[in-house]
Amino acid sequence: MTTIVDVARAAGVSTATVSRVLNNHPQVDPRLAATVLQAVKDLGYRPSRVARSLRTRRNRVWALIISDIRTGPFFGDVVRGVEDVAYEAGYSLFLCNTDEDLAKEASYIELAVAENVGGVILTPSGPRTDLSPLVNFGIPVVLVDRTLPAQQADSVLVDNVSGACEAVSHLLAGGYKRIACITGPLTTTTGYQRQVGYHKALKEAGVAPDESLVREADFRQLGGQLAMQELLDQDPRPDAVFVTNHLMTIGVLQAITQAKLAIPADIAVVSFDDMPWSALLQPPLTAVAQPAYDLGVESARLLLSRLEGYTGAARMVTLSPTLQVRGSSSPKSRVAARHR
Amino acid sequence: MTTIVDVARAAGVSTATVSRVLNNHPQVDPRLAATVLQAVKDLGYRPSRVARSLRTRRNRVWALIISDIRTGPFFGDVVRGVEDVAYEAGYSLFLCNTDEDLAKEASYIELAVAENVGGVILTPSGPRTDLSPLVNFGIPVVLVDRTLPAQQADSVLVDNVSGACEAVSHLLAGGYKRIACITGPLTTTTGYQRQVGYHKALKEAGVAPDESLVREADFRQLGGQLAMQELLDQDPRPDAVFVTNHLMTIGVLQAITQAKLAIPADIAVVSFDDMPWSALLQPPLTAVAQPAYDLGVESARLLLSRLEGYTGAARMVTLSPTLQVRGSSSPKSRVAARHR
DNA sequence: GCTCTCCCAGAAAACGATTTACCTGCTCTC
DNA sequence: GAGAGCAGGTAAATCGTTTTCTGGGAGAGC
Repeated sequence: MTTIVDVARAAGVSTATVSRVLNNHPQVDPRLAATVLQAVKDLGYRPSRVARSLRTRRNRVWALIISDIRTGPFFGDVVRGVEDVAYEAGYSLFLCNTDEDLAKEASYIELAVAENVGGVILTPSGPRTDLSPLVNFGIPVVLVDRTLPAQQADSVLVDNVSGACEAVSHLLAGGYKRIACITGPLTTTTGYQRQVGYHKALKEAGVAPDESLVREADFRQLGGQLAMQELLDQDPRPDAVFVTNHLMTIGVLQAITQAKLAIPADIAVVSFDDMPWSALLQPPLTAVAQPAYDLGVESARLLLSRLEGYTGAARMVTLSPTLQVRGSSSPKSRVAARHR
Repeated sequence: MTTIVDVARAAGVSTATVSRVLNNHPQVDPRLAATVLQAVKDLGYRPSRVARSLRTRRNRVWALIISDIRTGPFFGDVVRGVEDVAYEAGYSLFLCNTDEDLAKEASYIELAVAENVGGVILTPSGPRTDLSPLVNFGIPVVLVDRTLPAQQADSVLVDNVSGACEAVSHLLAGGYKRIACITGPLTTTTGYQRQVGYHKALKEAGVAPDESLVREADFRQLGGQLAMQELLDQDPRPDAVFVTNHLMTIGVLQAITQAKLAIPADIAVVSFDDMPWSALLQPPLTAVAQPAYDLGVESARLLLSRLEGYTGAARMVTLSPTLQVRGSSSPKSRVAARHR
């Protein structure tokens, strides 16, 4: 292990000079600098980021705390968005999966403090998430995808309401009348907001909401499947369904297949969360695509601005999802025509 | 920021005693220990992992260097496997995406050295990946999913040959005669091995290989699509295709749809890499499922064993994939019967 | 010619933990 | 009662940087 002392000795200067050269301090003789750089190269010296962090009291690392990287492509995209910006700015990332478990989340927050990270990007696992350890130590936090009641931090969100609203309006415009909605837990920001968007669209179209068509599920495949079965057993049956995340959509599609119903002739489907395979299904699935990568980029940018000295009030950035219209929600008239 | 000095002062002892209490050293009076722990709690003291790393010269962090977390669920699962073991053992993870870019990979390897990480788990981006900085600094490395010629490190691999062989044998058993194969770049371990498995299955069945049915593509969607179009233009056409990764499979399915051919009546499809949505396709897609999560777990275990002192020769662990048989490769006889 | 600035580089003090070496009582043995 | 042995504690060195403080030499102004 070669240290800055070895380099200093080899170049015949003090460690202070070596440090100054490596950190581009202006007041150092160019010829001396050249000698130092040569010594650095000869010895294959690499400064220890650990020692540097200790001395400067800031660590060029962020903690990225999300619920679970495996729940579809969403978080993977977010992670890449964050990483690309972080890499460019010279930061590296701790990846932390909480599985929505408050204890695990708290322990990762403790880790962030103990590692003295420069900043944290976090998807809070619920309203009881406790940011105080971070706040107390002056570590900037950016919330991504979900926010917290007190809003003690910058946040980057998807406009779930308008995304959901657009999806349901699209179904209404296609002539569908009895549009069901399978929501996530209404205690979560996303679950609540997407359900709000559903009702908003109905109201805007002057359609009276029928609460028997709304089912609260758990954002998981099985929950979606069960909710859909219940809906299909009703009489009269819904003629369309808006499913508020991709896992539940998988369950919904299975339930529809089991019931031997045709999409969209018997029931149209629109999903929140677009997947790479949505277009491969028969028929291709209409879905609300979230700007996941940009979510990551934007939160990294907010964090960077804090690290560069911005100290203003908490900011909230909202990105709009886009509706990808495909065959699973073809207008009713056209479907009927095809079947005639 | 409260330090160990504050705790020592509050408890009326020296910093050495505090350190010993926190690290469970045996020779310390239990009553004193209690006082210290109380002081720790009162002050909300959290030891700095940075300072600890500097002094002990080992960092409870690993670098996990993969190609791209977004290329399907594979790497997400690997990451979770690694993380779950790491978390249990008290390590945290740097996540590094290289995009198969040698320069980016090298810079992340430099990072690992500069951060003095305890170990590295790496998917080498190619045969020219240079582990020497890690080896020189005595940082243990585990290769996952791909290995390197010299095999300077432990590795955890999927048995690509037998997975591919099983897939093709399954097609042969189903009565398919002209089985095409779309491979990845043969310079990659996985690309090469899956192609070997294809030929092995043919040989075992006594079928003469027809090289006009083999296309080398790039593991990407467009490459798969183009290769499939070429294959479909041939006369006689293949009656089945084995596609060696999931991205190319998406392209293949699109090509088949465009050509208005039916699966499996006109052409059967088997894919390497099972996806959560494979079963949702019409017909459901037969695929070779990789034990991605276990790959992560196993590599983390190998790394742990090195950190616990194991110094033996490089080990190689091979995990077997499993064939998920679904409708896209139904036996030819049964398909014919149905169409009759 | 003398002092007053600059400017550049070195010596040494941090940063916050762990760990080595040493010191103090105390018990036990002969 | 003296010496050995030991348990339990402290002071200080250490990890590898950055940064403050200090000092020497050169140039400028009077």
